[in-house]
Amino acid sequence: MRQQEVFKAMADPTRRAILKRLQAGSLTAGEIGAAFAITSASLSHHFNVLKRADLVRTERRGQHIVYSLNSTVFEDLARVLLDLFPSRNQPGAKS
Amino acid sequence: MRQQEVFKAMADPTRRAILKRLQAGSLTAGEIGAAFAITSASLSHHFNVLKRADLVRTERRGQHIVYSLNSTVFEDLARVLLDLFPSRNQPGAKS
DNA sequence: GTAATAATTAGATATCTGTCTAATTATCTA
DNA sequence: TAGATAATTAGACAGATATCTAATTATTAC
Repeated sequence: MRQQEVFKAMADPTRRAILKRLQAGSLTAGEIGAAFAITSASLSHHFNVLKRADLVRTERRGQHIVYSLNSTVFEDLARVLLDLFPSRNQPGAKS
Repeated sequence: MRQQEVFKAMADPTRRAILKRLQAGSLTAGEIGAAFAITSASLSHHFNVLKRADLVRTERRGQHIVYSLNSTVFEDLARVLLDLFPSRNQPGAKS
């Protein structure tokens, strides 16, 4: 996991909202964009950030690009956070 | 939890390193700063961001300010992330 | 009170980032 | 091939942010 890229990606509310929408299943760029009051160019910028962080995967379907969550990165991220718990610090755990 | 503040706070590598150091227990500002090649003024800036996000708590001890983790926020944050899992989506869960 | 130490705040600055408009690429259909 | 639609890329720009130096506040020790 590219930790820095992932944290940066999660730091923007629009991107978190995009991820939330993808929770229910894959969506095209247009379908996602319909929910936001920004241009498709700005949307593309956010998609790029999410892709660089490997939080989403893409697949072209005709004219459309379909986006879907890559849930393994969320797992990794959650693990990193839980790892910061002082109480649950396990001696042998890899940091 | 101030979600936006927390995510922003976590997006900087220096701040994540500060949190990591606090995992082992409370430390004074000076003790934390010894590990970083930035000025104490810059460190104070990072402390402020972490405090605003409620990720750390402070207490004055004489001349020193002692910092410690507020682990409940990490719990909340991890929960938010796990909540984004498509598979583990629980119907009744509060988002 | 004065000096020394710890830490913060104030103010400046360079870089990063989210947004926009305009132009470009890719695909579909007639 | 031409036109329409979907999406991205290029380039500009305003606002946010990480850093610095200098000044200030808080505490301790003499």
